[in-house]
Amino acid sequence: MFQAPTRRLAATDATLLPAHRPPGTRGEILAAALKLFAERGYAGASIRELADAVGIQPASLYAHYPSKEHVLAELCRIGHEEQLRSIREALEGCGEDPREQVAAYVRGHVAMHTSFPMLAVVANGELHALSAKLGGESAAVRQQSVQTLKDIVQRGLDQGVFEVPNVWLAVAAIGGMGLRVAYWYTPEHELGAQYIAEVYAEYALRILGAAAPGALRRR
Amino acid sequence: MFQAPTRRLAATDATLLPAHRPPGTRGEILAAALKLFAERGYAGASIRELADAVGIQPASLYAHYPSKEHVLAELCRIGHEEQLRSIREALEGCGEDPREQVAAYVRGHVAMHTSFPMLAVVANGELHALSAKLGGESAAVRQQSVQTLKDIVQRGLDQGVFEVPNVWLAVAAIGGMGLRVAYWYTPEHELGAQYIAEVYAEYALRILGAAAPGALRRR
DNA sequence: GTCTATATGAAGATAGAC
DNA sequence: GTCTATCTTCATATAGAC
Repeated sequence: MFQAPTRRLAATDATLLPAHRPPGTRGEILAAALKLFAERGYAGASIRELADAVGIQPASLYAHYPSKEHVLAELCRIGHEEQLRSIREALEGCGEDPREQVAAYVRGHVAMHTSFPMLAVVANGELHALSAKLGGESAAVRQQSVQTLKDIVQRGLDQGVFEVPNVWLAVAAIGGMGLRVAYWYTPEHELGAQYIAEVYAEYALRILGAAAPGALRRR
Repeated sequence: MFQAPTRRLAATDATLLPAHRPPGTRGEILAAALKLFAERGYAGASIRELADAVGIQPASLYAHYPSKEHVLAELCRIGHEEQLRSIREALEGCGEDPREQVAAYVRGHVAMHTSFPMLAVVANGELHALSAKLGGESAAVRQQSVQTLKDIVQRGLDQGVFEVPNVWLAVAAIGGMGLRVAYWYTPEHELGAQYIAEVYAEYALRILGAAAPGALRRR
């Protein structure tokens, strides 16, 4: 049997909120596809494996989704929407200070990647496999998440509370740092999700030259 | 024809050093596979497309590689070795100070990701597709790169020049930030590779709580 | 080392009964 | 909505001539 030396991501559970999950067999297909696509990639997972995982025949899948690509499209859409939702939720309770906002943004961003690592891996890593027709919506939602951070960082620069030479590069660094969490986090990790989010929020502020000294204690 | 809304990575050239590239047709196969695997993933690219790109028949590939998986294994190995080489080269000229060493490490890490974005994407993103037999060597080399940074950060903490609550989390953040560069960098990017490396080195020091204030000028 | 031809299986998807 | 059966295309890989 095939034995990979490295898993694509550490998580093993295909977490989907009830709110994300369609009822009945359609939801079971979506959850099984999430796990398969996250672990082996969209192209590396077959319709037959997916049917096996659900416990139905391959032909039965087509009563729920018109094609394999449509399953991926739904997962990508859910993933990007959950990311934007998580960021917005985190930003809701917070004030006008760009420093507070960056910290909240990163907490929300990281929280999504720890709560739904497979969703994050599929949404971010398999979007390229979608046609423009099926992937366009996801790409647009993603753009909103990025733009939100850009705007916050720009305000912070304008107010003189951040100090970086280039907005885009700071956003890329902060985003990239958070994105990778989905690949190594599991609920069994020795560091808790909330702690990781807190530390990454502090790192983001440090990147932006806005960290309060001594904000983090050793652990 | 299939039109993806998002490319998997921005780069379009399959850069391989002469030192990486075997002579003759074997080298042409490797370069063509690099581009295909980077853009569509290992599972998403076929032997037939690869042969087409080289301008030979599919059967002729097997005179050079015993299987598709062996082509990927060679690319992963080259990628991880180039990463370790680039990091070690950057560390060579530098002193004992962990701050200098972190900055050098990140410059080398980022330089590899800007010089060989496709190699980085394939080596990091497709390692999971290899069996333990063919992927083991790459995984071991990767571990050396990570351990090198961990050691530097630990020394900095011991000497009191860094201030982070957890070594592993800082290494994950710094590494993740650099890794993502391969996905958006192209030689046509408005920011030059050397500049990006310099800024990311500064970000790494900031993450570690060791940045000299005002080290970066606006641009 | 490259070719033509082909073996063998797996892929995504459909037809039509129940 | 699920099944059995199957279509068609594509996959990786091999055989054997030149």
